[in-house]
Amino acid sequence: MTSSERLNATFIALADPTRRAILARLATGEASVLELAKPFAMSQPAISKHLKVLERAGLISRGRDAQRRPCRIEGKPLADISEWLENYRRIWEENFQRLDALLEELQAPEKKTAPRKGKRL
Amino acid sequence: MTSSERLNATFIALADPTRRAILARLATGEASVLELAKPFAMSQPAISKHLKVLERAGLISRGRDAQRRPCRIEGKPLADISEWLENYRRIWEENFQRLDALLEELQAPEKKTAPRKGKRL
DNA sequence: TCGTTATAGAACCATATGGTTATGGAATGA
DNA sequence: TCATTCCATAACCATATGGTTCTATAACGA
Repeated sequence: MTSSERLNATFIALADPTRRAILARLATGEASVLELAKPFAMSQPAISKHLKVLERAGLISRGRDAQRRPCRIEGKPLADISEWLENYRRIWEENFQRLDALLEELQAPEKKTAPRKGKRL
Repeated sequence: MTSSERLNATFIALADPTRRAILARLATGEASVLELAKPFAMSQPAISKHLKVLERAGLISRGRDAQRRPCRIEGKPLADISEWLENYRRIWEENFQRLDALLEELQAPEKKTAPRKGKRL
């Protein structure tokens, strides 16, 4: 799988709120399929399908514990998209600078600008 | 649109390599639809559809310059998913720590290694 | 061995996605 | 006014996605 295909699979996996909720649950520790299914008004096979999408992206791995197939979250794909995002960090920081400049202008159009307070992430 | 729906739209938009390539191009500056379409073996309406997906996610905005509708990249949704990602940073940092520990073990198997927490991997 | 539990898979359905070609419409320029 | 340029929309198609129900299988517990 190319790096682009891995990004595809990861973004696709993250594009569904059920799957993000599953990831959030797994961030607190391993869980079986039925445990993961409980909170959702959805059948067990539907959850299994979602897990398959997450697994294809490498976002989870699965073990074996008696009849259970415990799922574990895997960080690598998240690290990868974080790295991808870094290429664009200057974009949103520039956007915020423009916004700040605008707000300052609106608040004190005649004053010299002061440095921003409060962090923007 | 809820915050979850905005995340959905953003991840969906980023899940296609054509759209990521368009964003990469726009990171270097504004471009018209035809300019964006040039590098791709794809019809202009196909590009227009991709732009619509990007626009729905708020990843681009469009101006007007004579017949052209120049596209500009917008950083906000990227900042949002960066913020979402931060919730998981410890996950991949833990993963890397486990990997580091494993590599150390492999390199110096006779040495006493600090006991790993957790029985996995 | 037999039933139960946990999960996966198959078949099916509705809708979404990503592409096409053909067409329409706004702004430009001659 | 009229042709051209730039772009969007419509209609269509194939495939993917996200759900369902029903069934099969693997591992346990009695």
